[in-house]
Amino acid sequence: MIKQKIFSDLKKILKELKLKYDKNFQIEIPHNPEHGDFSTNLALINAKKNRIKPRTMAERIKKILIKKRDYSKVEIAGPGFINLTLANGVYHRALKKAIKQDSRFGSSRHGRLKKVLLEFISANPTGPLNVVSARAAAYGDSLARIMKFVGYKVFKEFYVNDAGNQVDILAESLELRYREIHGDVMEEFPPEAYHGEYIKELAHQLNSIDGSKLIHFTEKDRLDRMKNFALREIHKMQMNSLEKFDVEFDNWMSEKKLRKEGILEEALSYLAEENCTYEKDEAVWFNSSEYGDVKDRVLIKADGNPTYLVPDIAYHITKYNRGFEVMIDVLGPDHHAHVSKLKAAIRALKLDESMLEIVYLQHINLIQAGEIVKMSKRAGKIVTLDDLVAEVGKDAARYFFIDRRPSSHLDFDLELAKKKSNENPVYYVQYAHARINSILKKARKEKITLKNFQTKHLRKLRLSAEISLIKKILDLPNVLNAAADKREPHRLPNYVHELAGMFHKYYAKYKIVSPDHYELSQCRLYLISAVKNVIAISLDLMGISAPKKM
RNA sequence: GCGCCAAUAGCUCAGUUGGAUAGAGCAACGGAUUUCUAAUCCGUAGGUCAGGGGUUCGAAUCCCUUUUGGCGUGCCA
Repeated sequence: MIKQKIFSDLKKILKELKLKYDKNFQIEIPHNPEHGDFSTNLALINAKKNRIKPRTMAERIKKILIKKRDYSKVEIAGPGFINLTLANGVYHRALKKAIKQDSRFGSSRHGRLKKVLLEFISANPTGPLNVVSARAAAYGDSLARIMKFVGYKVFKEFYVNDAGNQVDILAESLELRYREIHGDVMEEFPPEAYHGEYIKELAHQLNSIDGSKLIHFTEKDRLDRMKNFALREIHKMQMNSLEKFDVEFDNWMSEKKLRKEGILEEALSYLAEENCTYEKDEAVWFNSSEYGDVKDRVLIKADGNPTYLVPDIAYHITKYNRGFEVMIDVLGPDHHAHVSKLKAAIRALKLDESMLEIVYLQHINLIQAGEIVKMSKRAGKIVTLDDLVAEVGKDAARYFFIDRRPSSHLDFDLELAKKKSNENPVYYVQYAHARINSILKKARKEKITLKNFQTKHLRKLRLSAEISLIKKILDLPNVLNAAADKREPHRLPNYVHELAGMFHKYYAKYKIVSPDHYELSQCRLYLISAVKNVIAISLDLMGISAPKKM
């Protein structure tokens, strides 16, 4: 908001002075407060164009700028930075606007209603969601919330691999457990089968419905029944887990359904039309190496079944056909190879590759008592999303997952997340919110309210702590825009943690409610209400509760 | 071998896209509570931004290279 104002002020001056300039000069907030509220490299970048020294150029701009009421201080520093300090009134007016917007503060049309398909988690429907999915869930959902808030049109989709090899193995695993119930005990459970306890539970559930009658079915019918039952139950299980995690999808895209619609064949025929396929060793290949892949890939196996690549290409074609402008795939780090194949296909089909963005979430380690918790899917020893939520709570889990850059590995300290103490950053932020609530309560008790507040009194807010807080509040829209555009929701917890810190310090140093200074108290209440509002908005966008009391 | 990702304080991580003296939290040490919530605050200490080279007014950030770690490199998904 303010930055834009400065930007246009500067441009006006440049035109007035008939100076040449490149529009992409920057206005930024310096680390060092002595360098003013804002700083621009305008003269540094554009001096050459005008054949003068940066400092000379800066001086000329300064002369005009300093006459304006909104700028209380203009300084030239270093090689030619222009450091600007704004008058408090600028901040007071901006604060007023922010308060007016209430819970919509920070929202905008920034994304221009761009249609975005955000695919995340897309875990196999062969078991409960694990912690890897949990990171994806927190990341994807928060990103979606933020993007929507700043004006993107986001459609959240979960791709369900409910067809193919893995699902067959699932059915067979269930069958083995079912047979166990009926006395057919194996010496050793096959290593490739799913070992988790949940398969046993499913077998018991199935048995309580169907009893022993499945034994007399033909093998195909029995396995079909097993498969459908398992898929339905596991799907319910996953949806349930996500619901508890406050994650909702607009669509669960079933691979089985896609296959029924014949789009696999369609995809294959498109590739064939582009002369991208050939036969070798009784298999059908895709000449993906012509399109940037390291080698060619098999599309149809010698046994006549498609590889997983085919439905995936087909699925992505549907993404293009459904009219999205941006498609974001959130994937684990073990999908690099997968992406090079997929991108090869997209190139081959002459689809716009730049519309497809891949975000890789790096692995996470769970840390317990200083040790990495070892997990093995095969042995059924995994920590599930449900376990995690039960253990540390939704709020802490989501916070910890979003708090890290997507591309960085994440060590999730279970004990830290559980601690209800100052070591835990989640509570630090929530506590600030709760604390403000209690101050507001106290103010009501003292009969100090904002009902008859006249904003002209805002000039009483002139402590540097107060102006800094206002600046921080006003930064929310920028943080959200950047988080959305960069697909980096971690910027939000970072930001709100800093805001909470500034508030806690302010609180410790200054009395907010003091009946002897009625108007000043009002001003401060006004200010901390805005802080509270920003914290509430931020937490909501992270899917974390904002408690009134702790 | 090749490809992708990473390396910043003892630990976990930020670093506003190339800006000025690299920041938080935790852990360590010392302090603050008859108070609007101490789940808080104040102070001390902690760094060859993995190493080297390059690009320029200016590099943790961009390029090259070396080292270390994770992952990938299936007619598995």
